[in-house]
Amino acid sequence: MSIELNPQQSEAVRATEGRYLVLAGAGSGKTRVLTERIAFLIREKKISTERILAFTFTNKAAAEMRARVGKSIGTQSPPFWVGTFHSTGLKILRREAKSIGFNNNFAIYDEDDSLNLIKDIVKKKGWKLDEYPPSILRNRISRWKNALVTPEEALEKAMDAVEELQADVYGRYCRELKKCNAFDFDDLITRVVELFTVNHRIKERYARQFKYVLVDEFQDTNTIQMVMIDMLASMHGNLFVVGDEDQAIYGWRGAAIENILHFDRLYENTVIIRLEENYRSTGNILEASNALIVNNIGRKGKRLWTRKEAGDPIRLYYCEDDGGEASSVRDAIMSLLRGGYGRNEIAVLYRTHAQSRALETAMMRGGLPYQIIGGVRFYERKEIKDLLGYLKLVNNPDDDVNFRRVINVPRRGIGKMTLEKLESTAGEKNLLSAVRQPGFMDEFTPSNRERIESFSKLIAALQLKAMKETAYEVLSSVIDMISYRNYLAEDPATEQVRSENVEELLNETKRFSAYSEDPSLAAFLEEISLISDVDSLKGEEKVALMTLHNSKGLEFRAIFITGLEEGILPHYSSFDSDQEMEEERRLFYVGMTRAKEKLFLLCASSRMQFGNWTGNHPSRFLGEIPDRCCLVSGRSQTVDKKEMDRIMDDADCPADHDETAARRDSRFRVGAAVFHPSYGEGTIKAVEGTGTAMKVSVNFTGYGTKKFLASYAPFTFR
DNA sequence: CGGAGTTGAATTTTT
DNA sequence: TTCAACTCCG
Repeated sequence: MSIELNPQQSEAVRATEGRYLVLAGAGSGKTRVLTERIAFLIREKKISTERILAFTFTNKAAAEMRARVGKSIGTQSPPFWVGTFHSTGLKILRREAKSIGFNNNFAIYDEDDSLNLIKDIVKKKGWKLDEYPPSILRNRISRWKNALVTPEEALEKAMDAVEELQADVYGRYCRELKKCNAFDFDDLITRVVELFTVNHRIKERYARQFKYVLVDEFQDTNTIQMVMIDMLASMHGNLFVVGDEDQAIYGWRGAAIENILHFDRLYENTVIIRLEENYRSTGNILEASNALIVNNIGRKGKRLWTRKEAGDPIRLYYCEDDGGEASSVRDAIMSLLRGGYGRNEIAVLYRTHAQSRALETAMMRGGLPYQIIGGVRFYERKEIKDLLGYLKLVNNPDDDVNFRRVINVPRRGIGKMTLEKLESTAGEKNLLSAVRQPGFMDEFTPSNRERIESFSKLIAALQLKAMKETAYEVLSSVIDMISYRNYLAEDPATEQVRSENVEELLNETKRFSAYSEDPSLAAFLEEISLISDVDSLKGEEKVALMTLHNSKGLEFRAIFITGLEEGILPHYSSFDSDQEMEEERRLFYVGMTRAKEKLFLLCASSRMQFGNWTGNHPSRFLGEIPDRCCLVSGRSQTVDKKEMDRIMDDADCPADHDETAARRDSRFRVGAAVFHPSYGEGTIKAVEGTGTAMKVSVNFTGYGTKKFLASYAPFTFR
């Protein structure tokens, strides 16, 4: 990248007052603009650091931004506000929790904790879990929260009996959270907005403080985040947002692309700046990316250009199966390494985590060190969640969810029946405090009484430790006191991996306790509560494997994108919606534009999915990439790209030789009642196509009509 | 209460 | 294929 800022970048850095929408193409130096702008505010405009607020997409990006600004102004760690929406919300709530009736040592429930809470509520209502899948309820509740709908309003607006029950669960869920003195993920943002709405004095205090508000990755903000931004920038009106509508890939999570498309309509006098010079990729990569993305309709439009040379052609590999694809990737990486590439300059991207398995196998066979970002995430592993459960309970004794989680881990002879009795006897009280109430345990048999009380004493001892010792010391004590290592040894098959993970967690707390200003348990729990996968990407000498979503914001000298097949990228779920199809295209675009020098695209004609083989056609997106940028190779030498495109065009025709069960299955008929694990009850409205191409349209209450490929949709019939 | 064994369901992406 | 949840028995 050039040292000097180009004219557009320079304008974006120096024009400080008012509203700015910066449309920054991939690799156009947007991070640099953001950091230079903040440095400019501090250095030239003499703005005091705590009056600047910046939002980033990950914690890692936040840390980087702070470090880069620090470097630019010559301060170690300048204390301006920078973080994700969630971590900023958390920071505000820690200070203000009292005014909305929470104790400020509240816990943060991750997805798993909330799901357990919902399961528990459903069970207590006597419902069968498979009739009311907790994940559906969680989604529904999350949507209500993000739309700022209270449980009471949800109940009023309920259209049918099912929605009434869901609203009822929503109400109970909120009350339980309050009782456990906990916030869930959504609360970290919605509660701030709620607080600001109810209490104008507090809102104004923050709005006055933040003279300058900056937002990175603006295309992936959702409606409520926009409300939060608007509130925080309401006093001074200096709002600077940077984004790229072509890189919006979180629509499925509620990101509102309208935020960026209509920003200038929302705020009069918005200045729009376009950054279109790409400093990252070579000519061929850029040309191919441009050619791909023009196929999308919903965009503001810009065309990236570069001074760089065309560089190497994009390599296209047609492979026989996923194993062949994986070994092609590995062999190509080996040759890059011989050519002087570092392992950490290479990344392999895929659409779904499930694709990583074949890649891992190939990497292991080739003795190639790799690192998976995401997958079964570290903090979601059973052994980690068990230990964190203890830590959370010690930190917040009202945490009933984690009380239930750990009371019988390792087994203490407190089973289902005893726990149920404990809960019903406790009534409205929190479990641990109930147990500690004089006389409460009289209801129980002596052996149960003994077991529960010793658990309570164990927690009490740990609580005492947590008051004066570091997170590391508390965790070590937990592991010793419950003989957790012996417990892991009971299952030799998993012992090694699990012990390694436990040691890793210990190392993590040790590092934290040594370097953090506040080494306490509470501080540690807060730190890890919002951690994401990319945050853990260290500069290690390993090839990185990750999903396309996880690659956002990163860059590598060489990029491999695998599984470029119809049904994988684009994914099946996007087939019936133009908007979702465009999001798939953007996802591919994000992946391609991560590459600085070399880009490898791979597809396989068959793939092991779920224990059986499926035949796949090459992705339609490959047909959108100009031939002149590409060099095609692969096992089927006789089949060139044009031929593949032709085959792909035929994909909609019924494959008469390949009649699947779906075709013969007369259950797929209009009017049939089906059940889908994510959308619940639905009715088939239309059936079209035959064989593997057979699609069914299903109408779900609350979700509208969705279209599925019959042979893949996880339906059950009623 | 806890373990072994069986059954059935699952794969889209995650702050 | 793999994993979680459920059932049944000691």
